[in-house]
Amino acid sequence: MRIGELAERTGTSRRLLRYYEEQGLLSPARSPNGYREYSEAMVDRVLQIRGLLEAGLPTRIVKRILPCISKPRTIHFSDATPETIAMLERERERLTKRIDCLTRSRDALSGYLDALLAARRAAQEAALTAAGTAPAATVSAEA
Amino acid sequence: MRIGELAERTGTSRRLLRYYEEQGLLSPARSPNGYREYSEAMVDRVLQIRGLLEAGLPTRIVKRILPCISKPRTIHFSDATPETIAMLERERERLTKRIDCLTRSRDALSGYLDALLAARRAAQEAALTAAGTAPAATVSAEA
DNA sequence: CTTGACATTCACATTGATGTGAAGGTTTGA
DNA sequence: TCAAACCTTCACATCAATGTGAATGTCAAG
Repeated sequence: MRIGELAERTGTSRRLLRYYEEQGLLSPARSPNGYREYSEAMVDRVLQIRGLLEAGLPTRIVKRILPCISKPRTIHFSDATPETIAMLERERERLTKRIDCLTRSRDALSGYLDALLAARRAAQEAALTAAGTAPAATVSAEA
Repeated sequence: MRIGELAERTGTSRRLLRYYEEQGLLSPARSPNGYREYSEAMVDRVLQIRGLLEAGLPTRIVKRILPCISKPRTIHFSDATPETIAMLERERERLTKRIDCLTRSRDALSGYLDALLAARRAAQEAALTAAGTAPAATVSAEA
């Protein structure tokens, strides 16, 4: 497919698809007329790239780990050097740190939300009970 | 404590600490001489801010959810509006998406690493066995 | 009292991810 | 043949997060 379709299917601007290519994250083939030609698998790849970028990784890092987390799990023997292995382990560590941080924040936020909703329910109930004795309740909480 | 100590203890530049304050993420007291005075709790707070920013959240969002995930879990009743609740739920959703994406990537990377290490071990063993018959093995894989 | 290590504000520079638009080539269909 | 809808490259703009440094104030120790 050409760049327009890929852009549409991934919700990514053409500009960015070209940028990712420039950064070495994507290597579409070229039609004889010079148009970029993307394979079907590129859709997932782009989505993965965007996910990682949105999670705060720089393209430099995405480029490094992308080949290692792509679908056809091929082992590149050139990756077997101690330096590469150490690098990959560092990146795994960093990913884990990020995940932990985000998870803690998400759970805290979730807890707050639960408490908030519980409080709102309690307020509504109180209002309902009060309505039995006094009319005209003014709780401004609708779903 | 003053800005220098906080900077040191959080690994954050003074410049950034002032920037976070400007963005409304931090509100240190002021000494009579104008120096910023940070409480002990600010250390954790700064670390949390940095974690979220590094995870790709903009300061705008961090500012919104920070009060909801801070230590003394106080419910702010002004948060009980449907809009605020919806906003918090959206952010929770976004956090979850990020976590899932990062987790998938981390696990894929981890799997790749395992395979890589296994392959390296296999290569080493093969080299050792071969050494029994032919000397001078040339596998360049040391720990 | 002066020096050095802090602090302040303010302004400008940089970097990475992105948008925008100009100038032009290709393909397709009326 | 012409227009619309693609595509190309290239250059410049923007925005947020961050660095750098100037000009200046405060404070503690010699």
